[in-house]
Amino acid sequence: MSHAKVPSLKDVAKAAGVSVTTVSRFLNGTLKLPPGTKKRVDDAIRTLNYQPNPHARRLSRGRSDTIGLVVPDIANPFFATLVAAVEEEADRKGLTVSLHATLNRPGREIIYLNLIERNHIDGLIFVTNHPDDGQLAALINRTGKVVVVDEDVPGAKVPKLFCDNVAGGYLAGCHLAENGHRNVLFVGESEEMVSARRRFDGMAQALHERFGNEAKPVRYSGEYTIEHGRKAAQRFLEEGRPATAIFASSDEIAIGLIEVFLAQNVSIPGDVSVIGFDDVGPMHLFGPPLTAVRQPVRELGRQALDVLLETDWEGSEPIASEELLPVKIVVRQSVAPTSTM
Amino acid sequence: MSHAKVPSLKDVAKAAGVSVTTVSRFLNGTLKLPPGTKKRVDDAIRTLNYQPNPHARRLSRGRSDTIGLVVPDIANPFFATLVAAVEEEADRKGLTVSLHATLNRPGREIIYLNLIERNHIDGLIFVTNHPDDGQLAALINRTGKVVVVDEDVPGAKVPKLFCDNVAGGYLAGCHLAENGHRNVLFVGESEEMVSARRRFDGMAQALHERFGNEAKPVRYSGEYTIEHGRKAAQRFLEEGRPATAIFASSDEIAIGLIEVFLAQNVSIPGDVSVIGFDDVGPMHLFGPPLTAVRQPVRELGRQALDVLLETDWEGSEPIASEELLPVKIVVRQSVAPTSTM
DNA sequence: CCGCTACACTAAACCGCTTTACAAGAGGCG
DNA sequence: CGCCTCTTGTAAAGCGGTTTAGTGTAGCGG
Repeated sequence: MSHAKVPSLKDVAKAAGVSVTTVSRFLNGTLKLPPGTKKRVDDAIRTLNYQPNPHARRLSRGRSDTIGLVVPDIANPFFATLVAAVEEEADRKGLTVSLHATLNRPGREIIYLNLIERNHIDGLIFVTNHPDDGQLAALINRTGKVVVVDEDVPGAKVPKLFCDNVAGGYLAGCHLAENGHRNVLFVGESEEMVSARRRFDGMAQALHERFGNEAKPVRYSGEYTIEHGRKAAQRFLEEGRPATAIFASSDEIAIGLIEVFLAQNVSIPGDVSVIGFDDVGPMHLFGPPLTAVRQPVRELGRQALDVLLETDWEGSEPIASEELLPVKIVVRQSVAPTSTM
Repeated sequence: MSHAKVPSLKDVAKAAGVSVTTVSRFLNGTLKLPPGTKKRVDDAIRTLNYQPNPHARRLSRGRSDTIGLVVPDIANPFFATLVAAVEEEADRKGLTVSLHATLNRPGREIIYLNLIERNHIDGLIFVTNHPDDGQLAALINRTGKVVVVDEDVPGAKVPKLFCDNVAGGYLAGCHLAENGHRNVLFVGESEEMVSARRRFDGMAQALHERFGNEAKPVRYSGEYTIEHGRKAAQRFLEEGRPATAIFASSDEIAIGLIEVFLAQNVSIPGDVSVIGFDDVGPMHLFGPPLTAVRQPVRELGRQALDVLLETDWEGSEPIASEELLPVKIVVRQSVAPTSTM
């Protein structure tokens, strides 16, 4: 708890017998020093154990070497993994990450976006999970320095990074189709969400390719939560099981679904097949192990940071781009052929 | 991408026809203004949409309204939940959290602790997961403003917050004992870790209370990882199943264990009973649903921040304290009576 | 009318670093 | 020798706030 004053640039300068400018410029590489002086400065820094004050640095440079990361909910394993990947990459690059969860609190996203304009942070990796009325997109276009990840914000003209949702849906659809399922229920997020639409469309396409008009994809829309999964399962049961298979658009939804089926003694895949999406939790240990489409979450995080840093934000033209990361299907035991039913 | 300069205090002062001091002090509550002046200032702030520059503020106040949070691994659901709780609470209090993962990289913890001394952050919530040779404790005692959470750093004289590990172990031991298990294998972290020792001791005590010298608690020590769980399961099998029940000291360990048992067709709880610790993942959906001791993770995070903020760090005496949060057992279906074996 | 207190507000230093503009001396060269 | 260009620095002005130490005026009791 010692209050020994931390050394400042001035102290170093004094100890080395040069001016603060010299030390500062030397440290920032804008000044080459002859060996003698260099040694004196180096020694002074070492003996004083000097480290620059980050606040002063940020103030005078006008940037913070900090990037913001806003996600809906950190405790959700999908986002947790994303956060971990971003933090890891940021740390490697000497950046700090300032973490923010929106937790469905309206207006939060706007607040955090504002951090950019205020020079609080140098850039933002943005993950949303609900429809935008255009306000968000407009704000993003105004501030720039944002990369949108995982879920689209339509109209935002910035780099975007998603997993290949239609391919994911298609993969799920194919697997289901191969097992004879033509009536499949998609339980996912609101139809306003681009990712949900794409997953559904991918699946529907696979089904149509196989069964033509016999294919009957339907959907229950809601949120990406466990609760939505539970409600969907109940509705599914109440409506007399209007499908032989269910495509759950997130781990959370699958969890809610399975919880209810377990409680109601609805057998998976005996009574209904289930296929999931995300596959970040320990779905392989579920009873039964869950077949799911796996998202490359860490990759998403790593690349998001890369894109943020590599983009030249100074150009006057907005840089819209969209990169899709490949997904794959992990077949386990929650999907069975219809014939066994 | 507009570069409209953000308004500064000076702009507000000019617009309101007062000095910067007045505005600053008004905003910080150290100056009451008569209605007329107040209105002019308020109006100026509103029309300019002024917000203070956080970097300037931090520099001149010498603190950052940012707290650090260092955890071993953000992607781990246990820590993710902890992080979420801390962030949520911090946000509520107007604080920013600066997140850091150590990922078993040696020296990282030291680096992050240094952030305090450099006034980078105002305080630190510290979660470690490996033994300390005393270096960490010494550093913590020097810097202060740290609260140690989840796992002890022996010798650090700061507030500490753990779940009640001996009670947790005891709960597990009782449940196992009630089911007739006297030979139980504890798979957990290194014996140097206080938490692991306490859990083991709690369990051993319960076993002894029931079976006296017949009780045979043994242990495999390692890390808290999935990999350690896998290895433990293999060793358990190779050694001829030296116990009728296993107490896994973390979700991760349980996952590794179960993975192997599943692959080797070792039935839980038919061939071996398993009880877990943490219970933050979806252990209730495992095949079979896992009985486990539940840690109050969110509570741990929330209270950690409270303790950090409420502690008076200015006193010259270090403030050592240790608070234990209650745990509970969640009985599901992975523990069976020995008689069924 | 004087001295005092209260009020309303301000000038200027300071936080620690970056950066621009400039200077003194050394060496090269014609 | 005089001029020019490096090399090796430096002084000082910010960055945008906070804070200390006052200042000027009004009102009031005596």
